[in-house]
Parts: sequence; structure tokens; C-alpha cells
Amino acid sequence: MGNKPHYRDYDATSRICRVLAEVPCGRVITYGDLAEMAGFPRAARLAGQTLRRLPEDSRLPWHRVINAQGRISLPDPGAQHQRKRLEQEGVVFVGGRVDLAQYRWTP
DNA sequence: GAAGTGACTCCTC
DNA sequence: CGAGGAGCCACTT
Repeated sequence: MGNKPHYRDYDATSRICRVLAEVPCGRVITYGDLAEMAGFPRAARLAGQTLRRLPEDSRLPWHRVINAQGRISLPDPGAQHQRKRLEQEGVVFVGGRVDLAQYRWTP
């Protein structure tokens, strides 16, 4: 008793990965939204760190995560790879960015 | 347990 | 539209 389970006690990586796994093909999600849906409001950086720690052979759609400006935050050469995979799913880049109003995934 | 770090976001100039 | 700075949260060392 006396133990009050905080959301922080859970494995943030597991939660973020679970949300990430549900982002449908052809859609994107922002770091902030990803963190918030995972139960970590305003912890956008957490999402970034989690993704960075993610193994390369992960089947998770890490490439569908972009920043709030609709741009890719991942530095080169990863950015090229990410953009390619997104375009492969039908996501269109205009001026180097994605139209969030159109592609942002919201359940 | 404090200090450092980051695939962020928002606001201002 | 781009650059700069403060704020934020949880992880890592």
C-alpha cells in the first residue's frame, strides 16, 4: 500500500512503441502527439529519444514520425531514408515539408 | 541525486 | 520564411 503507481513507472518505450505501431500507412504523427497519446503530455523529446534508441531492424513505422512543422527532424542521411519511405506510402512533400492538416493522424 | 542531453515545441524578432 | 531563445519532460551518466 502507499504505492501510487505513476505513469512514469511504466516503460515509456513500450507505450510509445504501442502508439507508434498504430499509425496507419500513408499517415504521419508528430513527436508531441506521439508522446501525448502514449501518456506523456509535452514530452515530445522523449519520443525523439525513444526513436533514436530504436533498433534499425525494427518493424515499427518510425518514419511516420515528424516534427510539428511537418518537417523531418532526423539528420542526414537518415532524413533521406525517412522521406523516401514516406513518399513510398504516398505522402507528398511540398517545399520539403508535409501538409499536417492532411496527413496528421488523429484517432 | 544532481547535471547533462536530445530525431521537440512555441514564441518573438 | 528563417534564425534565436526560453520552456519542457523524461532519460542517461
